[in-house]
Amino acid sequence: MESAEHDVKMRLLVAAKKLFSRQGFDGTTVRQICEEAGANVALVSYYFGGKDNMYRALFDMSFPESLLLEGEEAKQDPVKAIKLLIRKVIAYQANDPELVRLIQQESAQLTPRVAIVQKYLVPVWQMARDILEEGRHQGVFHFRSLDNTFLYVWGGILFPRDFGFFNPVIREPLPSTEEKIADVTRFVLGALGYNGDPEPETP
Amino acid sequence: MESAEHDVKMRLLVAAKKLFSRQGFDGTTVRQICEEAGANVALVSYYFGGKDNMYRALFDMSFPESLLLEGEEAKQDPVKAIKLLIRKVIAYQANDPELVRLIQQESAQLTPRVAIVQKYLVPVWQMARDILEEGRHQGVFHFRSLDNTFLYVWGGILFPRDFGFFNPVIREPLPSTEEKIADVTRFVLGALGYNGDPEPETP
DNA sequence: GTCTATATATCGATAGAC
DNA sequence: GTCTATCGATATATAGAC
Repeated sequence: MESAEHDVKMRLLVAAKKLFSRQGFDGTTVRQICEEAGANVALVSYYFGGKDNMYRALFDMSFPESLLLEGEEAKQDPVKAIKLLIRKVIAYQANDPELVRLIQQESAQLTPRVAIVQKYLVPVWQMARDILEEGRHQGVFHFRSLDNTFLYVWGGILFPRDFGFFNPVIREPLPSTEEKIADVTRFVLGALGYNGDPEPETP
Repeated sequence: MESAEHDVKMRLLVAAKKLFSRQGFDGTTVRQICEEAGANVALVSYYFGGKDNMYRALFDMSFPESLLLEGEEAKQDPVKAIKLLIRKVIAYQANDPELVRLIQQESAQLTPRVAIVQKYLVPVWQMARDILEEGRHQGVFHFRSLDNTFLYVWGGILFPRDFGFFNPVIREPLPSTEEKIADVTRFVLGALGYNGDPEPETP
């Protein structure tokens, strides 16, 4: 049955994403993944050809490539474009926080998996840089270094928020996605020296 | 000889920090650490009582606790205080990027080591929050949520810059520490809606 | 397609010689 | 204090039965 195969494959990927995001790739065993998925230990090799290939399959399944890169034509209006990018990234983060953790884990290491993550992220990074550069060209954004500004803006959008690490000092109830979008939009536009309306792009 | 013991112990810690920061804790073996340190495999257990305890000893050795928490009295001038904190964190980052990577790795996972990292970071986080709150109270910083603002500011200060992950899109030569301090200071003060002089705190 | 059983390697840790 | 040798546990991966 094809749907049964699909089920097990998908269950394995979902289990792997969950465990990798919590324990890291090296901190997670194939046995744990199979147990979490309710599948036999041999099926990771059978379906994916090993633990490493499973990680690649996980990104192929999860990464919201088309969502992030669509509407690139809006780049002519850099303020609108950066607001839209912030909205899309923050909203996706709320729906799939595990993938964001995987990205952050690899961003702090030099593993053989970095290239897999970069393959998906480079086009998005490039789009963000283009928006910033166009904004500077139009005189609405003000900054010295494009590299440094890109790193700061991207870090601000992506930095962990609900991951438990900061729980000891966090006091307020978790903000809604719309509140997060509004706050980050104001932060980023403020950091970019934008003098206009810092209201977030409407959904 | 006490200096000899100190040498080996220190060499092991330096090797562990190097390898953990590149490969992660779980991705690094005791054997690799000892080889890197030019020491025998048995000495990790002998000196530290195992790999886990070694991680704790590493933070005890490395974390710049007093550097970050000194001069807390300057909190009365929140602009000056946040500028000083930015300077200290960025400068320390430039001197010891490996420790920052360790922190980022754990911030993206839920490992038994998180508590060790938090023990050292919570006082610094609390200081940063106090500065932001005092700034809002004095009317020089403008933001809605203290939690969200703290996370954004801290993320902006700490986000990786020279870690290789972003190399595919980075074009400019690496900025000097003073340039990084100046840029991040402007970003953060801009994000906080500060209307005064965004010049960084002088060294 | 899914299972058990196992091959093979490597892990962290330590006993005991020196 | 440092070494070799090795223990026991556990890792990934796969051969072969069903």
